[in-house]
Amino acid sequence: MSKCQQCIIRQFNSLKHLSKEELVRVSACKTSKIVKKGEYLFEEGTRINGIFCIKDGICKVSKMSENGRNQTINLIKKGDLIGERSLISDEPSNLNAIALNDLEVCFIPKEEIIRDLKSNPTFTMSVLNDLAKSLKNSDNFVVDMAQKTVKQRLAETLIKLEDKFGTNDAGIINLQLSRDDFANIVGTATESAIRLLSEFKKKELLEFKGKEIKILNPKGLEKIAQGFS
Amino acid sequence: MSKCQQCIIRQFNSLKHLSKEELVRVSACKTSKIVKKGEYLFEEGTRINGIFCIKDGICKVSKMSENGRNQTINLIKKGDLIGERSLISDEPSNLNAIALNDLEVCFIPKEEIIRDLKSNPTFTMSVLNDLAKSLKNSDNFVVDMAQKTVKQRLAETLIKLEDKFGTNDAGIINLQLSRDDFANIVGTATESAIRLLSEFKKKELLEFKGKEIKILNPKGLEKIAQGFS
DNA sequence: CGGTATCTTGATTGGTATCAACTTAAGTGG
DNA sequence: CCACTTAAGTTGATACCAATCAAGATACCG
Repeated sequence: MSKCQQCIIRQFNSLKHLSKEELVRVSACKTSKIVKKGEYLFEEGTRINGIFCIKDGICKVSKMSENGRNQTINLIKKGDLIGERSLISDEPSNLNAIALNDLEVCFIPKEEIIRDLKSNPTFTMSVLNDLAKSLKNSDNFVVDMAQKTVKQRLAETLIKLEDKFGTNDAGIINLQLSRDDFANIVGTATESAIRLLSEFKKKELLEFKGKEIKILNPKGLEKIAQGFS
Repeated sequence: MSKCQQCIIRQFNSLKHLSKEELVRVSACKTSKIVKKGEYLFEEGTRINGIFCIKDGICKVSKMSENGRNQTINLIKKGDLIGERSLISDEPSNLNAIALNDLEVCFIPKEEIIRDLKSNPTFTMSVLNDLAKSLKNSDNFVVDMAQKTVKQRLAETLIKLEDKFGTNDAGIINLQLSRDDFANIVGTATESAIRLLSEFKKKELLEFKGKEIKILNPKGLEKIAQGFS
């Protein structure tokens, strides 16, 4: 098994603030695993007892609403940590994490992280920072959900996805989502997401065949996201 | 000016983890102020450069959406801290804080808090815990906003308000909100909030005259919140 | 190649926003 | 204290957005 000290991924998250000695200890107790596309990394209500570091792949973070529909809260990718919140609160997870494509993750048990949090203020501040960022995102998301139309939210989602995952040489977004995935991010019915995607296509804001989506007119999408429909 | 060491309020928040010496320093550099009903404690986009500790009163935390409507994110009360997020991220505030009734607050400058965060792990862990809780609330709020109807959200809001602020001897919720305030929490138009409140009244789930609201049938409201309308 | 999941489009229904008119309550100044 | 002014609350009518139901098309997989 590879060692944390030599892992490049940690440069992208709070783990980069750990000292060499701390890394050696972390490395000694970490485990790795592969999660196949569609499978759970962890489930709502279970104790994860540690944090995961995503080495490769993309993971969908979601939550079941009381009425039985699924809401995607976030998409996380290579370099991200997940599980900090439940670790800190010492509670079962309130969220599901599902692999969108094959996922390669490392797991660091709770005790090790807690120890580092207590002894390494720089690391702790970095984790605090991550949580603060997440909280800001989440608050903004609340406002969007409450105040924007589905059309606005879908336009915004498309821009954010391109921003976060980039595009390949052909300009296609580096993330293939089903229509259902889109619906679950935007918080709407699958058919509504489909209809709006078609509308955007007709207006030549984007083009797609199947799951390959290419944004043609980002400015136009932004205007829609802001309510100029 | 009273001293933090003797202030009971700090027992309700992370400041209780500060040592005597730390408290003396905090006390020396803190300032107090009164914010009149309806006035801003701070505004979106401004740097607050510290945290506020609510000594008395209730404060509405909100955010303007791009389409010009206001969304209330949270209500905070005596004993709560506010401003931690922007302090940690070292960014201007992303939220507004407005006094719902006359507000008595203490302000502790950023440098002092940062110093304590770096030197007192227990305090830091407590702040981490607060952020983690906020994040969980916020994520749940996203799901509710995305997946529940306005009726469900209003029912839920009423239950939560009674839970958080309690009732007086007559069973009236200890917080008087305008119809507009309700609408901004639930994320709907004022008229919709009014109509639903009337509907709940007709169904004898609650009664109200003016802003005084008394919940008669909490179980019934819970059922509505869960979708059995 | 058949079967199943995903995608797509149409028709219908229901929820919510919006606009408009009006009523009640809450100040405010003479 | 009353008349006036303004803000807050209420109700009805209408229009729009989005959910749901239904049916068919296309892609995917064993």
